[in-house]
Amino acid sequence: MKKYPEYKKLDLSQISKDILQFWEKDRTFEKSISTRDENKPWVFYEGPPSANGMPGIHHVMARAIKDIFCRFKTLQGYQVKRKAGWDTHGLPIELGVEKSLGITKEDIGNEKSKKYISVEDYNKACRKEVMKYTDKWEDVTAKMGYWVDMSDPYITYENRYIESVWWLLQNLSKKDLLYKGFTIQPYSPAAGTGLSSHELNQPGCYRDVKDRTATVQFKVKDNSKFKIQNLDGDVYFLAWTTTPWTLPSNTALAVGKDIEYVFVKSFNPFSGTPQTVILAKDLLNKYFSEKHTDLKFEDYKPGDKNIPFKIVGHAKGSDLAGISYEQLLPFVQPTDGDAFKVLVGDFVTTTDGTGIVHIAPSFGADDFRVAKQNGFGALTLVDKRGKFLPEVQDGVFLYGEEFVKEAYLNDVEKQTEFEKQKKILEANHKIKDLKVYLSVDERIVLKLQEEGKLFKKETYEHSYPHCWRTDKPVLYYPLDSWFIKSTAMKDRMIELNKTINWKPEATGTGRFGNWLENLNDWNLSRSRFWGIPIPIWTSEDGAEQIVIGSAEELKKEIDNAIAKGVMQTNPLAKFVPGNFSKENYDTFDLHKPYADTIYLEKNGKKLTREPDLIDVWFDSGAMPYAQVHYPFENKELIDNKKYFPADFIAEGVDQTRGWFFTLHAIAVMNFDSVAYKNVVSNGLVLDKNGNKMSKRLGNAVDPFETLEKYGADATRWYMIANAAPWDNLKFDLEGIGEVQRKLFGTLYNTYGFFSLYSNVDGFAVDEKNQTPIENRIELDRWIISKLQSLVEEVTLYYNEYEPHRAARAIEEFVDEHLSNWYVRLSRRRFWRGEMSGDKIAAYETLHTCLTTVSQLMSPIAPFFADWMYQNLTINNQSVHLTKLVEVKKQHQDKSLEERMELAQKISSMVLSIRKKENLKVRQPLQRIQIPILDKVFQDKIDAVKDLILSEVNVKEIDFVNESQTQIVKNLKLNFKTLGKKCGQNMKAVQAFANDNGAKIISSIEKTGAFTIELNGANIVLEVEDVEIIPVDIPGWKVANNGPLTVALDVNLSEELKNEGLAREVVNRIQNMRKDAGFEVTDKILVKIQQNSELDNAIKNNLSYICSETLTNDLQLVQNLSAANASKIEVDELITTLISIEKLN
RNA sequence: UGUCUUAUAGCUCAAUUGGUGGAGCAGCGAUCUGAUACGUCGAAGGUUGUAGGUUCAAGUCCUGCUAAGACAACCA
Repeated sequence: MKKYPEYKKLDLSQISKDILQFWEKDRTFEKSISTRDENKPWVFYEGPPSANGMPGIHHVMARAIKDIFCRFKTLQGYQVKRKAGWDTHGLPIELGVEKSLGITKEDIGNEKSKKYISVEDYNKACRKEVMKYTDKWEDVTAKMGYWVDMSDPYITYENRYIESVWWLLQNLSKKDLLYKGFTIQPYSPAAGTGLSSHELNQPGCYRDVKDRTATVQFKVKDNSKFKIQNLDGDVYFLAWTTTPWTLPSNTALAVGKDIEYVFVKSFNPFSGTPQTVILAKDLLNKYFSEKHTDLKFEDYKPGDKNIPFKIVGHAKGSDLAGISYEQLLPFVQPTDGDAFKVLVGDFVTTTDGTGIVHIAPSFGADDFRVAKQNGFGALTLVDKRGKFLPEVQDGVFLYGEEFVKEAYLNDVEKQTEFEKQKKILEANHKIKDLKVYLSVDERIVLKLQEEGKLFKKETYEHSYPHCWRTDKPVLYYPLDSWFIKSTAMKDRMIELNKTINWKPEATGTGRFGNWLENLNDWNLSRSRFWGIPIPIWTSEDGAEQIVIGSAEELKKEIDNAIAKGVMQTNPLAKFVPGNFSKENYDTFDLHKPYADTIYLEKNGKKLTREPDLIDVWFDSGAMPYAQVHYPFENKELIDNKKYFPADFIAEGVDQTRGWFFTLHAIAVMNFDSVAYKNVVSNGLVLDKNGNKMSKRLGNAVDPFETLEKYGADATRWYMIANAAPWDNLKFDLEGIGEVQRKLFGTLYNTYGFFSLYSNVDGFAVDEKNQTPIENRIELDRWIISKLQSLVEEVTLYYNEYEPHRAARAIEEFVDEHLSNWYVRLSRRRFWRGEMSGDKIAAYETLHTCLTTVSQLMSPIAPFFADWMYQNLTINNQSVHLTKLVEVKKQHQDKSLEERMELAQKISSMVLSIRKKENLKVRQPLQRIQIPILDKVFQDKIDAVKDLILSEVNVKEIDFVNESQTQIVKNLKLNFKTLGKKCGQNMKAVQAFANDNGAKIISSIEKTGAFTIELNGANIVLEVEDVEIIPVDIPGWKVANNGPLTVALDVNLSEELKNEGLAREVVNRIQNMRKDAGFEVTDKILVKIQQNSELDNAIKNNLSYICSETLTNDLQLVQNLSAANASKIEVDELITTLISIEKLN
């Protein structure tokens, strides 16, 4: 006969360790896959973490979510493979290496540098760095109970992985979705490199700088378009810039479509020439003081500070579009596209400037985009060193070959330039005595002023990004890049996105949906060192190009190149095509610098590899295919949709435009399919005050410590139950403690209770031969019914990816129903008397509840659930290998559940009256009264009467109605039905009802209706429109709760008093048994010193006392020596001595 | 700056299609217990971030604002 294990105390941490050991020995994870039908797969993709950082508590949360659904689907009988993966490329890794080696980008491959490191060594360091914390990750994965196969992970730097990525790119190229273009990117001329947004977000990169800004006049070519009379002089657009050095590269002006513009007749503030300017109406008073509205044009003399002005015309931005203006600084003409016209830009605002934006497509991302959309050309009159091209030359104000930003010059250069400027400016009488170096911006402004094209100049302080290495301001500069033409597939991506089940939905429709609507082409290029090289080789003239899609192709092409004499040896010489072993693929390296030493040949031309690496996001987005080395191996898994798309993925919401997008984009563009059907985007883990966790602030929670201290189950449960996965979680260790006490403590005790008594009885559940449910008592059938409802509910929540609701439902069941009602009320059945049918049924019922709960909770609390399940069952099979129980509808009895709820409520109300009246539960009372308004209600309570009576220690329940006693009733309106009926009269009806409650109640009770006359209309209140609630029985002690009212008879007869005293005695004896350390089965001898106040109570209840306390012999004695007995206070007034002895 | 999310008791969260705000924890005061680090009972705690709007009726729908966060951008 099986004995159920008993434990001294709950140690969740130890349970985790024990079960983990069991899993390893039992190979439970492997079994959970191998025992499932491979034709019933449920596909999960693991988003690869980067092992160059330590795992944090947020990883535990994110991985718990993944684990929950994989385990749940396994319970449902699906086969869920989980291949782990590592993300190994990218900037954070490069930065990590640079930090640990104490080097910067400039040292890499630069032999002149003191800290020179070859690209080869650098990449070796990266390869090592990236797996730095692999063991920590494996450790936390095991300890938190995350089941993922780490024995054969996909690793993005491995050649087989890279080969699949290359194949995908080649495929895109074949579909004509790959092209070379340029984008405007932050660029550091001093460092000679582009900067990523990550680098720009380094602390201290954005700094306040003072710049010379200018409001500039662009002369309209043909005034006649405006249909405005009497335009004196020329008409100009006003535009403001903080970077006057970009003005020579201006090719367009942008206006806002719906912005109102005005034509203002006035004078040029510097030259005094009459002119008309155009600017946004909202910004008029920034340039023309309101005080000057009344100034007369006739009175104005050039040089006057107060300038008269007059609005002579209006236009909307859209009206201005297409108007041509004269080039501002005609150093160079654009060679391609349209130029020097007004166009509409969605980014134009009236928060500052003039509402008209100067567009230099080469030096601003918005500028570039809007120019491209409108087919405008660009001028790039600055080179990569940050200097003007030689053509931008002015005889007086200089420029050509000058740095455009003052910060790029060193002191010596500045001095030389200053002397040059002083000489020429003074010679041309522009400035009398130049004292300091004038920046390019300042001198451009001077030139414009000279030419009558300047309207206003000022210095302006704003924040501007700086290069984190050189401390110099960055330029936005057009850089060559390779693009994926994702815009071409935009509509399809939007369409397919609508078939994806997003949790929460708003992330899919909102954040992700909007992102797709505004999709730009995907910039693939990264000018870095550690990543997958772009597999494109181009001839110098750009005419010939080869896109490589496999190692085999590359080997062949190199052989060809050798034959044609552009290569000497083949780095892939040892590689055997068709052999997919790791060894074979480790005979070469596709990374830099090796890739760059490969030259190919086509049509007699030598081809060189495009120097860039691909965006690491492409790496991870390619994982569905690359993890199985598609299409070189496992072709059918993808093509036959066996392992694609995923049924489920989950990552942080920060991945919306990261992994979620790249997976989607690559799948849509290559396979015309979604990459995942269900996606959960989880929120962040914040500290308990709602701040972001960071090492710097010292508020980061160490996952190892937490798991060790609280165990994985409580930690996981807390994180899942506390917030929806997509809400941010305020992580508070105290919350884990609470979960530990409340859920796990309660379950542990419930199990302990079960094991204690079934072992005492030598009882074990015979799973195959249980008492039919219909033969069990109401309480049993009730908890079984509740359990069915729980199974139904929890299954639904898991299926809907709402684990927090599943967890909360389980918590409620365990605490409210199982422990604090079922077990409490069943206690006596377990520990009294011999084995009986009822006792067996009680054991079986509790056993079923506990095993089912273990199953339901096992996805969230995998260790504890398995521990409890295995304790309860005989064959030591893991709960994770079981099949989920199905809802047994035939055991569900909703009306029974309702009845029981009434019993719980009534009990609680009676207890509350007792409390108010200071009557202990141990004191029996004679009766409670329940006013009843209908028979159905009475029947319901009648069915649970006995439970209530024993729970609250009362002898009887009387149902009373109006004919027997007076009942005070309240009226509550049902706004839901009445609202529709009354509409506007609702308030009046409510007021009427407040004053005439009694009238309405009696009418409805008699006739079922009550008519209110209001403003000539009749409103008929019917039964469904009101709720009639009994609230009081005059002369009784009552309590009410919603529609329920209970009254308690608080009179005590002598008999009741004695019974109460007897119960007190029982309680004292029980306490003494407990203190003496007796077993629950020990029989005892009790001696009580006689006491006139007590004797009758004991004599009249002798058998009760004896049976409750397992007393074989109770003696009332004259004198009990205080040495052998305890002094006992039975109540405030009665004290006596009692002794107990164990009988053998 | 844009897109999106969130804001309810001291804390963590609930509140069906709009129908008149509830739990748990903590604290206070009682109490029960032969499963209990449990439970039970009581009082207290709220202008539902803020200002408007729609409606007979708004925590819920709409708009503005404030704060926090994520992502994207940083521009004239």
